[in-house]
Amino acid sequence: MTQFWKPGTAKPRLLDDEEGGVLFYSATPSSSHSYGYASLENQRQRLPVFKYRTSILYLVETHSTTVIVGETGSGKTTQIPQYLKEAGWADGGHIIACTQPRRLAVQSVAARVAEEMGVKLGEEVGYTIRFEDVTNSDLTKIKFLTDGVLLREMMDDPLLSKYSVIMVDEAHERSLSTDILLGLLKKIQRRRPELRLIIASATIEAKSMAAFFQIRKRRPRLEGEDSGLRTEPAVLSVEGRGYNVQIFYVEEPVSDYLRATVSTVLSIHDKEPMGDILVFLTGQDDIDTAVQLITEEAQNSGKSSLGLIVLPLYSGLTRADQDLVFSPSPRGKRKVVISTNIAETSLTLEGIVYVVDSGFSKQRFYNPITDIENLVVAPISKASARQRAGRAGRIRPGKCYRLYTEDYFVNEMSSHGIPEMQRSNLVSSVIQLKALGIDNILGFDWPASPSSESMVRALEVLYSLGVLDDDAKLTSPVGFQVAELPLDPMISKMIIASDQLGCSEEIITVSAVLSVQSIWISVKGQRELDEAKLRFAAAEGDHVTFLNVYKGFLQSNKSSKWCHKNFINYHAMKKVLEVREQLRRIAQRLGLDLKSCENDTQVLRKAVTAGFFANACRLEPYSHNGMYKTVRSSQEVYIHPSSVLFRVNPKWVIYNSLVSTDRQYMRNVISIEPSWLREAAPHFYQQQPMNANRH
DNA sequence: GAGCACTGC
Repeated sequence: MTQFWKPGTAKPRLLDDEEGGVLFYSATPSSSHSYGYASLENQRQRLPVFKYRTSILYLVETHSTTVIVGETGSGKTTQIPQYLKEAGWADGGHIIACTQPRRLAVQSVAARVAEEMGVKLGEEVGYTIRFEDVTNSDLTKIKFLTDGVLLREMMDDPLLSKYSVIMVDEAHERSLSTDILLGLLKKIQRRRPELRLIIASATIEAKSMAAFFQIRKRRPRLEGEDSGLRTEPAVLSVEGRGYNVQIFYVEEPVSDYLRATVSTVLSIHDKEPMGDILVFLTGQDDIDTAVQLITEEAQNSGKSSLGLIVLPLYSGLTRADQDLVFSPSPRGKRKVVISTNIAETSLTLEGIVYVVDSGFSKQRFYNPITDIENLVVAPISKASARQRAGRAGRIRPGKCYRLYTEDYFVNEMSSHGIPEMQRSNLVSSVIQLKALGIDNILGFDWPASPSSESMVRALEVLYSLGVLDDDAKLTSPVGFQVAELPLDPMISKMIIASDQLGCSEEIITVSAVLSVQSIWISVKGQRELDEAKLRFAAAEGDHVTFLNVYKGFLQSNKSSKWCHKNFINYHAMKKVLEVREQLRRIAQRLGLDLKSCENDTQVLRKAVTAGFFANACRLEPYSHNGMYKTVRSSQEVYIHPSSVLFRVNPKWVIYNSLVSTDRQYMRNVISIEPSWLREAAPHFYQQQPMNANRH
């Protein structure tokens, strides 16, 4: 539907009305005086020649929603907020908000815009991310923030009345919070017709975005009646500055993409001019194997391969190891970075000229029937494939080698991935909407509707936690308290319960630890880590073990050396401190008493039970291999070998989460007494046969 | 005795 043109190379094409008001603009470096023609909906006349700035301002002025499509380097993220500010959209105490899905992007975009405008960051231009608010309520006119922060702001100001324009960037990524935000913004617009939305998207998803924001008229407009504002979204397409990337496909499907990766990398190194290579594989396992194979083969194949530096890249690496991939290649050497899709959107590597795309990534899928989230290797979408290829064209024309056939790309690959909304557990999203007063969750207008099964499951969980009442409304005060805490509702419920049990200090620490990836350093020789863990291990389980680590960390005066010595991730512990401080503040605001239970681990385990009673499991009688069954659905589960309770196998346990591989493993496990279950959740367990004394 | 794509509040 969209075509680009460059001045001098092609004539701008006036689109038919049916194609829906697409306005073209070219922002290539050569086109300092680009012109475009517009065809806006229901208007047959040609519009005046626009420059980028003029066209944006014109569209924002005349349309309630503008969808802007542009590839990397089109300047949409940094320039549009400045145009809007110049045009007076931040006058009268209003603020222009621009969201990004990631913290790092918020920080760097804000810094760039402040620099371009010659102002101090945190004054006229500021940003807000979790733990960091670099704005000034009197001065800030342009505010960058993560979409999650904007959602949180809605809890205090549901109509986002501070903002005159809201720009949602990277909307094509369809993250959970972006989709919720888009749904809510559409709703807000009905109450605030003066609010302007700009939806920015990298790939060509303009049509579905525009369709989503199309407001159906309740009645045909009367003759002569004119609100002056067009409710049909305008679409503007901007050409990016990326260099051309030549695409190569394999002729026959490959059976082993790891082997194919290795040979492709070696042949690029052999035949192509200098320039770094970026390889996309699925996970740590694949990547470590590929690094090893390429290194070995390069050594065997003689001196031509000596100039190869092979580096892995995934989020589990330590900071120092990740930093290696950012250092420029030494003269005469070629860097090969083997990465997960962390390099697709989260991190940008300079100097990449060649991309090797396996066509796969690990993706999360949620099964609402079993209530289990699975991580599986799955084919990527065309949108992802294009994004990966684009990574080769940042400094000069590049090449992308796809380890799948062109036929597969054209005919079988889906155009977009499944939105996160349709692959996730929705408990947190549902409670957030409830807190914003959206009563009819099943009828909520999502950009992509989740399945009714996962919606119903989420409502069930919230009901069982006592967060929703029989009318599916938030309970008071528990429901509202749980919604205020930026945590999984089961963890929030555990915190609320700890207030009455007198162990909130400890439970807040446990909650903070559970919200970081892992506090342990992952090392190759696992035995040392296990020995280190024994120093902190508690007979009650992992939660109490976390408390011991936290205490030790405080006693060491938060020392990084102490962490290193004990195989504890220092950066993770610093994040624990930050999260804990935020939770403590919110808990106090909610009127919770912060009390310590000293060493009474029984009340502590009761608090865990109050949040996680649904995850209770009983050891199978006569089980020799540590098989448990969940109380709720009699599913076969095992304690994960990383747990301190592995091989201890207490009769009754509660787990924090399940990971499924060949077996279902319980991670972060604590032992409980079965009688606590009915105490904590009588409504949930009244029908369940407990048989606590059977063995 | 086993394994963790990636964000975010």
